[in-house]
Amino acid sequence: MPPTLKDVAERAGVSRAAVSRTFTDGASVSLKMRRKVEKAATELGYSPNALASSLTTGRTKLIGLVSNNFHNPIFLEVFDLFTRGLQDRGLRPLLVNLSDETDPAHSIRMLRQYSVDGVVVASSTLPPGFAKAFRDAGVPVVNSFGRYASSPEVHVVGIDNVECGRMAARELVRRGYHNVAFLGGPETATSTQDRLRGFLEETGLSPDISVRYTFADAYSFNAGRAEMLRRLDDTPAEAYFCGDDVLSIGALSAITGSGLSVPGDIGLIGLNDMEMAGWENINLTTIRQPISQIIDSSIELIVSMLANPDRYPEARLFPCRVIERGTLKPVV
Amino acid sequence: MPPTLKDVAERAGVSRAAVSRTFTDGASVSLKMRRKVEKAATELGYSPNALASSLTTGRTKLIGLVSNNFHNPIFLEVFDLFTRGLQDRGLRPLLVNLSDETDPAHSIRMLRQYSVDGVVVASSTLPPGFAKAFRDAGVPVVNSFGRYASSPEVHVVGIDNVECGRMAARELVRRGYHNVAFLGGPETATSTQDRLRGFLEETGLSPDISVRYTFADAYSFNAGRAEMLRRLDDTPAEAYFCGDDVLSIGALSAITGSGLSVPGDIGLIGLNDMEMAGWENINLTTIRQPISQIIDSSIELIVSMLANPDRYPEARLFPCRVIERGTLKPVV
DNA sequence: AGATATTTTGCAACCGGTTGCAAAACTGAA
DNA sequence: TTCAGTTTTGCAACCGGTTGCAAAATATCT
Repeated sequence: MPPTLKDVAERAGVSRAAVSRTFTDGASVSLKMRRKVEKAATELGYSPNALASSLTTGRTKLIGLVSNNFHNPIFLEVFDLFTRGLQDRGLRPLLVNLSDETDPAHSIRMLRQYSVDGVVVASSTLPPGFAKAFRDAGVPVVNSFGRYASSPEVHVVGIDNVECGRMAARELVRRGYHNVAFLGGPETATSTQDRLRGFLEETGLSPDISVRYTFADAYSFNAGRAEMLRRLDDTPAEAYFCGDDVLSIGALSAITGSGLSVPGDIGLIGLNDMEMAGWENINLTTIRQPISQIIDSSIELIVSMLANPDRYPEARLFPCRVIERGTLKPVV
Repeated sequence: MPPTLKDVAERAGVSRAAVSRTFTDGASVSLKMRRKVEKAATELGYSPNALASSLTTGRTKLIGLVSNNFHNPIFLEVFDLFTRGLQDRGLRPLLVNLSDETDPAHSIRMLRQYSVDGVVVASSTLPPGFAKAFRDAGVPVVNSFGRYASSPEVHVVGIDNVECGRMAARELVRRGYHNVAFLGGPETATSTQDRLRGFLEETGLSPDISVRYTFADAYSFNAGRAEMLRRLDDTPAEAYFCGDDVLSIGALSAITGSGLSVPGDIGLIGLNDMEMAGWENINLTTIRQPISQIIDSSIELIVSMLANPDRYPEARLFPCRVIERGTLKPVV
């Protein structure tokens, strides 16, 4: 139904190649020719079929954006930044929701069928081999928010979760808490594992600190709330490092809902610094993860892989810092 | 790089057509042939190129999912439901972020270049002609969360915003508020306009009710908070119907941040019933919009348009209802 | 003006599939 | 076995573009 190259060529009285050339930049066309073709094209309302051209050029400008975190508000920020960043570079995000998908092979096949130029896996809760499977299939991939590895198998852009665990521990110790705990995300998530490791490592340095840890089922409000309610049944710790902000907010809700106060009775520190953490009625002390840099860097990396697909896998880590708000007692 | 039809055909020692047929269902292939081809295909790791086939079939199974609401947490739920619903039907969402885009023509051109089979415009804050522009361009389109019109120009799936305005007004009156106000979203959004209209209409029926209204700049926490802070400088109303939940939460934050209490000093009712509204530390009384039905219905509609693109435009409206929580004073 | 260098253009093959059509291979019945 | 009817297969053209190559056109220089 929409006009094709041929239609334009006929109307302008030139060859199809000529029309093609006026629409691919860097091609050799005289001014006269360009004028003629453009006239015919606008008269017909022609615009080239990106998919057809992808057949010969081998480039679709499609980027798979795959994630399984559709219940964590921070991912709205993530999608916003990714989609805009990709669009700004003329790339199109093909969104893949892995929430109820177990088999990576399925998504890989699908993304290959659509000849995506690259894939961004934005998740820390997918199985570790997931991103690698794309690489093995020859698809350029970067794993945003993934696990740092000294000899990475795929490009990873994110933060040093172990260091974040240490940072949280230091902050709690500094404020004079002695009985602390980690309320993590899902135990299988690499981010949870790493944050726990750092937390234990650092608290282990002070002999007078007692530490516990448990895991929530997901990085979600309800999971955080449910897990904190279970902790409250028992003797809770003085302060919790929660796996991320949304878990913290769930925990916060459980605590205040039980008639206790934060930070009066229990202290909380989160991770991410999502927009909501700064809302006055939440006002969460948290560790800020620079998601905008992470995403910019991820996009830059995937773009560079379009030119050079075999670029050697690299890990890019961005520093985090504590954002002090109102959920920890003041430093003594 | 990935194997093609031709590779499979050669290895299996059959024609390319035969291979094509084994991968398109409904085509005539003998069992023997199918076996041979499938063997060669799996050995080579072949899977058909969806884009190449789209050239001849005219179907890409790509659906443009366009929105400009990337700061309203409810849209994470929206994206989750849309992406899963589309995936379940073998369709792929091509996400378009219109946040800083003014010219619909640009997105339309882009989506046509990618030959999307259809477009879902998920927004109530885009200019009214936006969705129609797709239709005019011959692209099947449904406008989810759009404005109801008695003779619609495009398919619209959503709620009756005017009725929601009335519903909010009735609820406030029923609870004995006399001095009420509407704190709307952006004035240009059709949803804002319609909710206001219903609200004024219904409050106008009771002569002893005084009404005011103002608008926030966006459907976002910060906009709601800022606008409510301005109201608090003056003499605030007894209760506010806020344009949506995220505005309500912003307003709530402004109120409690100013040392006033909800619902003690000021009552609030929102709209949407996003997940967060039910969080214990927010506990917002609100009007529930059935987004899951809206999205299911939108997808069903776009799917039916794939078969019959000229289906006569239709408006589908789903009923809303008040969800009572803790931000309005109890009925007297 | 003529000769040469450079740019512009069209031809035709190709990208990875699909599909109408007719030939080939089967099937069942006589 | 033969023959008509049905199913399966391959040929070749096509979908909407791109691109190497050589011919045509234009520019540059004596």
